[in-house]
Amino acid sequence: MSLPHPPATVTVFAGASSWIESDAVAQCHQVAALDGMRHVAAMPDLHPGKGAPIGAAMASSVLYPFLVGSDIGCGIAVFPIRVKRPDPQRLAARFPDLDAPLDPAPASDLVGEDIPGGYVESLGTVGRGNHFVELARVDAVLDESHAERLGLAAGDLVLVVHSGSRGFGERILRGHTEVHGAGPAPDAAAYLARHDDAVRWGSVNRRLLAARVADALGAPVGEPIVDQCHNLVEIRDGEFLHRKGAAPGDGRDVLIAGTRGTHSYLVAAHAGPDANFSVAHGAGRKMSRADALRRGKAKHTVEELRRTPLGSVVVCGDRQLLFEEAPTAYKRIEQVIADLVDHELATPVATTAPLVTYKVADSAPPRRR
DNA sequence: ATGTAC
Repeated sequence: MSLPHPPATVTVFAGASSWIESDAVAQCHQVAALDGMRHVAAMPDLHPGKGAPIGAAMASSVLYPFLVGSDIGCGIAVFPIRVKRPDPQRLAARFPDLDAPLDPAPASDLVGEDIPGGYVESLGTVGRGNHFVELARVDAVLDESHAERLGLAAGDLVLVVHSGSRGFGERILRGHTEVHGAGPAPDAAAYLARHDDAVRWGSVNRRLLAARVADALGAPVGEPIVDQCHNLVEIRDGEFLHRKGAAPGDGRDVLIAGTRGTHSYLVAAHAGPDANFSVAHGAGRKMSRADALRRGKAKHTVEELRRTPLGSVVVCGDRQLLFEEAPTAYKRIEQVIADLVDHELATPVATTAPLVTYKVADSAPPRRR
């Protein structure tokens, strides 16, 4: 007979004017019912995921690998970069193919360290889904002194890299689920050892992606000023804090991604225990990929999605992905940020405006399906 | 979000 324990609490950090899909809230309550779960904090970019919600931080005495998912170590990094003539059309044509493997894989030279887990497949590649590499310009500076501490001023250019651990994290999750399904990790330390490698791998991958792009643009690139992982397990106060699409918000600076065609927000995060020390990671989908594809095809042309209202260029040789990732498939980033501010989870520091967003090489052959 | 299967 198991000991009775109080049911887990669920808190959604979104205002009444923010629409949150009921399926996603239902997923939060399913997670709350899991053995050992204590508190689920849902961020304003919450949306339904495969089995578990995306945009949530979940604190439990039991470690559940499926709550983090396969893209362990996924995160967003921001690198200062200097580009001489930042013309979007000209630069878009110079982006390298970030699906192609590193050639000849001088990865450890580029990042000055060994490759975590020894997994070299897919190293330096961006992946699909919501991943991207974006050349952006610092637009509005909303907290002058904080921006200055980060070395940022209006007009500066940055590379924003959103990517994760590719097939490495997928392999780690599969190793667990093949035996235990959605059940807990019986040996948390063993899972965490592999997980930690994937988290490091993701960060190395983001640096490699920045280096590849900077090299192709002939531009000097610096160390990341921000690099926060939004899919991971953290041991905190003797519990397992699972973050899935929820960035660490305890005194960290975080880039919260808008969409391919809207601004992103660099924020100073100061989330407390109610929010499981977390903030949002992006605008959050408001449409499923299937809906976005169907409705997008009726509403948009390829040309308007490739040249956005902000004047930026979207490099995306995969037409389906272009529609799935259309800005209209996402919530308004301004509302997500307003919810974080209203709940005192974050303070905006600066906005960035995209110049070139790279998703998939234009020369890429269409994906078979 | 992913590699792989259909």
